[in-house]
Amino acid sequence: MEKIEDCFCFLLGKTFHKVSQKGKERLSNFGITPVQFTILHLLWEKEGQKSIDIAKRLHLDGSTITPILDRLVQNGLIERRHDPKDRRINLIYLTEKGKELETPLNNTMDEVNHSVIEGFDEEEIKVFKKMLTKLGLNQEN
Amino acid sequence: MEKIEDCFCFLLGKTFHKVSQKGKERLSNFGITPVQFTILHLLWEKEGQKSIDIAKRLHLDGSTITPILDRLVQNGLIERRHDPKDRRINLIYLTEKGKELETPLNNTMDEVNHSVIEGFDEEEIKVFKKMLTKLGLNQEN
DNA sequence: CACAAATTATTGGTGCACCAATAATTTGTG
DNA sequence: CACAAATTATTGGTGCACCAATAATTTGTG
Repeated sequence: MEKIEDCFCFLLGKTFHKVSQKGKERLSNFGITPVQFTILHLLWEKEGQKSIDIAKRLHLDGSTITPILDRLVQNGLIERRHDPKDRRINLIYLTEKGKELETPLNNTMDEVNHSVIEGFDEEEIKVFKKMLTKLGLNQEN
Repeated sequence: MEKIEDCFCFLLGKTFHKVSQKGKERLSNFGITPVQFTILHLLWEKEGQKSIDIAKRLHLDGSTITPILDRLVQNGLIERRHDPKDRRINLIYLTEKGKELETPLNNTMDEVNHSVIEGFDEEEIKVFKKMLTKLGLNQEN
């Protein structure tokens, strides 16, 4: 590998980073971050999830989730409730404010997603997604 | 967007993350991280670079570079030298230890790169890289 | 030439991400 | 049933990444 720019891993990282910055920018108007959006998205789908299940679904370490949930609680978007049946578990629920953000945040992220893949046609996106998925699976172990 | 997994940004992030973990794992045997490798790589190409030029080349914020260079100095791989012509500037040089790592580290990362794209043929990689580059350029404002 | 503007590197603050260890609790096996 | 093993969430430590502000120095313009 002559130049670092020719390194596939480097290229992938830089592309991801640029895309991610775009999401950050738009979401910052709502005072949240991309990863916080993904958590809210799971909760709009189904409330009362365990933090460990959220972590697994998002492929994040359990210890990564804790401070992110803290910030969502602090911003009044979610709340932790003890599971009455198992005292180890915190179930995560949306607040009213968290529920209200569903439509505006989804609209915003739809826009971001569109602008990100602007200039690609349907078929290209499909191939691209397939490649990303295949590449990801390649790394499992 | 029904499920978060269908979000293109999310998929890209997760794929990058998995790939990046593979690099981390292998490089940890040398006590360095992927971003530290990229900096060393630039220095093997040309010593005595300004930190701001390293940052630009790697698309990193200047303030991100400082602590990474600190750690490389601490691990005895590089050293900062004052530019005699401009006292604002620190020029970054490799130590002997930093130079010695060129071959083993490059070999290691070549292996990682190969294992990452295993199962893809030449043509697919070319298309993939082109798409990543195009997508990246798409984000530049 | 003086002094505002630009450049360079750093500091301080925030927010992910990991791993290893811990505490509280529940599960499951002898 | 007792108690080791498993589960859940958290804490503490490390390492990127950003932005805004700062300090030191150099450049460039009136």
